[in-house]
Amino acid sequence: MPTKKKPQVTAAPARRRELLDTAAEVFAEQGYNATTVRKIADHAGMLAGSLYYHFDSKESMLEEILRTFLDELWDGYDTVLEAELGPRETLEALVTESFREIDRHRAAVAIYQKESKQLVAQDRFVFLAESQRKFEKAWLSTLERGVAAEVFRSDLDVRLTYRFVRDTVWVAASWYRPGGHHSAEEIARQYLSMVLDGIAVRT
Amino acid sequence: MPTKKKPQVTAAPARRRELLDTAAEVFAEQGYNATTVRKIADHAGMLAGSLYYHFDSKESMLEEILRTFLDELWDGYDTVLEAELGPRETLEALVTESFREIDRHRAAVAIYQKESKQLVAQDRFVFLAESQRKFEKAWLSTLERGVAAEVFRSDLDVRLTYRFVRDTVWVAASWYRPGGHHSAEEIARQYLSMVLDGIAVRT
DNA sequence: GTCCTTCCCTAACAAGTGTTTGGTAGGTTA
DNA sequence: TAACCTACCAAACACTTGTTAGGGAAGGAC
Repeated sequence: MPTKKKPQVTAAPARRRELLDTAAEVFAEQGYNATTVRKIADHAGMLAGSLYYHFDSKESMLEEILRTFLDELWDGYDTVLEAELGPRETLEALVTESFREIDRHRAAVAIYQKESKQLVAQDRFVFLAESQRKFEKAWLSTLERGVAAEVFRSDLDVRLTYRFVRDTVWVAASWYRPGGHHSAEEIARQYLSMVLDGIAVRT
Repeated sequence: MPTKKKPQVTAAPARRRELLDTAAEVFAEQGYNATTVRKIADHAGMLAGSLYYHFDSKESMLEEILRTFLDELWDGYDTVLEAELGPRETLEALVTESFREIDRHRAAVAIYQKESKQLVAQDRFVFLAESQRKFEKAWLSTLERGVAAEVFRSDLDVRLTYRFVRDTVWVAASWYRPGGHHSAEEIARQYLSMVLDGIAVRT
C-alpha cells in the first residue's frame, strides 16, 4: 500500500519557494479568494493540476506564505525586545524593523493585512491569533513603559495610541514598492519623526 | 415586446436600502469575493434569486453601496473645503469629518479600503479613481498650504505625510465599532492630537 | 368580482472552482 | 539496459458560483 509521496517540506525546496513567491504576488495583487489556482499556475508557466505535486491545497500555500513571514518577523522583533532598550529606543527599533519586513515580505504583509481578519476564525490559522496577541503585548508594554518613564504622553488612550502606531506602520505595505523613491530606513525615519513629534510646527 | 420592469431607482426604495445595508455588512465582514449572493439572501431572510428582483447583479449592489458612500463623503468634504479655513483648521475639519463618515458608513468604508484597489481597473468603477484624485488633491493642497504658512513642518516629504495622514484616518474603520468606548469626535480629537503634536513628551 | 403591481419562491442553467487520477518525458541511479 | 524519481501535462471530477425564467400569494384599484 504505497502512500503518495510528496516532496520533502524540510528538504531544500528551491522550486517550492519560487512557486510560493509567485503565489504570494498574485494573492497580494488580486486577493486570496479572487485568485484561482489556474491564475497562479499561469504566472508560474504551468497548469493548475501541476501545483498539486508541490502543495496539498491552495489554502496550504497561503498558510506557508504567512507562516514564513511571521517566523521571520518574530526573529527580528524578538532580537529587538531582548536588547531591553529604553521605551523610546524600543519603539524606534520596532518601527524600523517593521519597515524592513515590509521591504522583504511586501506581498506577504499585504496578504496578511487583507485576509488575516477572516482567517483567524479557521482552525489552521490560529497561529495568526497567537501572533496578534504577542504583537499587541509587545507594543502595549513598550508604550506603557514609555508613559511611566514620561517619555510618551500620558494624556492619550494607550490602546488608541497602539492602534494608531500599528496601523500607521503596516498600511504602508499597500503602497510601498521596493526600489522606489525612499528606502525602508528612510521611510521609517520620517514615520518615526511624525509619530513622535507630529507634523505641526512647534511653537 | 414587454421589457422587464425593475423597481424605480429614483423612487423611495425602502426595502432596497435595507437590502443594501445588509449586503454592505456581509461584504465588509467576509470580503466581496468571498460573499455569495446566497449569504446575502440568508442575512436578508430570503432566497438568492429574489435579490434579482431588486438588483441587476451582485456587482451593481457593490457599486451602489460605494457610490452612496462617496456621495455623502464629498458632501461633507466640499462643505469643509468651501469654508476656506486656514490649513490647520482645514486639516482638523477634514479629519473630524472623516471619522464622522466612518461612524455613519462603517461597512462601506471597510469595503472601500479592501476592494477599491482591485476595482478601479474596471470600467464601471472608474468613479473610484476620480474620487481618489480629488481626495489626494484636497489633502495635498491643504498640507502644502500649511507648509507655506509655516504651520506644518517643511522637513517632511509632503506625499509621505499625505499617505501617513490618509491611512492613519481610514484604517480606523477596520476596528471602529459605533457605540464603543469612544465617540467618533473623541477619536478624531485624539488622532489629531497625535498627528499634529506626536506621541512623545515635549522636552 | 377582475386586474395589476409588488415581492418573493422554485428550479434550473452555464461557467468557473479546487482537486484528483493516470500518464509521460527526461534525467539519475544500479 | 532496466528501474526509478522528479516535475509536469491532460482530462476529468464534484461542487459552487452568479444569474434567469416562470409562477404564485397578497393586497390595493377599479
